[in-house]
Amino acid sequence: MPELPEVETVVRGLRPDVVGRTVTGAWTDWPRVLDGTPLAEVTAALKGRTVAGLVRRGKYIGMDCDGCYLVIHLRMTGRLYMSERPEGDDRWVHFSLALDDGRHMAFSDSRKFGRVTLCSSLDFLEEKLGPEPLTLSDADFANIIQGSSRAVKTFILDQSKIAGVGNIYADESLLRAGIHPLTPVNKLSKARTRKLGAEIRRVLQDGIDHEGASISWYRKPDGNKGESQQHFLVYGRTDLPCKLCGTAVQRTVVGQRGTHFCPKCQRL
DNA sequence: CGTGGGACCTGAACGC
DNA sequence: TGCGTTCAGGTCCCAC
Repeated sequence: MPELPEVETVVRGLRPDVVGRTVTGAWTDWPRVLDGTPLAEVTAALKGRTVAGLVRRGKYIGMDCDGCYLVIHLRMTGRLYMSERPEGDDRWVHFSLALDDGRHMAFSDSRKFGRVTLCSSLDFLEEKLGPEPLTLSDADFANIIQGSSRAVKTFILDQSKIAGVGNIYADESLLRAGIHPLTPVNKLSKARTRKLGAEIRRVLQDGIDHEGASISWYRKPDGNKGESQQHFLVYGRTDLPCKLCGTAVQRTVVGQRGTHFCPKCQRL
């Protein structure tokens, strides 16, 4: 599911409901979601602590619990929302955090890929993640990208290079930049590199403005769908006309990810 | 260093 | 209706 725009939308939607609240307990029906930490340990660490902030870094969500952190990754089908009940409002809730207003922050995840991790700081995210794309300058983007011979799509999906771009927004930004997904990064001119950086920022910001893409599982914390999927130009449009030029969109596989591109707008 | 395959999981969509 | 296959917004680990 969630790429940067979806995660950002979740964080913004949840913030007013959790920041300032005190944790009173935690619940799970599938302990593996806690990534090896026993529920009792999570509960003991968080109980009585006040939520000082909720932040996004790449596709990760960090809940600052005033001295320790709960780091949440939604992976493919994770959702977060407030519920009146610990077990949440759907059959796929596997973790929830009880707050002092009697409500629960529920983590629902049908595929069980998502994780909720207790940790003492967010430093490990800084070690593994590249910079945030939305605030990345042209010069810094050019610096990051130089030298690599990898396919450009594989490169921009690498979270250690740039944090937050996923399969949808990779395809969308490459179309808008007019770059074939298999183009080796070191074959991109300065101008096209700059264009790609600009289009990545643009598709991610548009995605946030449309509150994320609800293709299948993703929902905003209020339960409603995002609108971003209504604005895709190539993603999921195999055999349909490219929204820029009308040519039939093709589907291929790049780095084991389904990849949509326009053979006319994006020549190798 | 880089890539390909598989693992982790479940549900939806589609073909027969 | 039911069964089998394929695909899915992500990441990690291992072999080559």
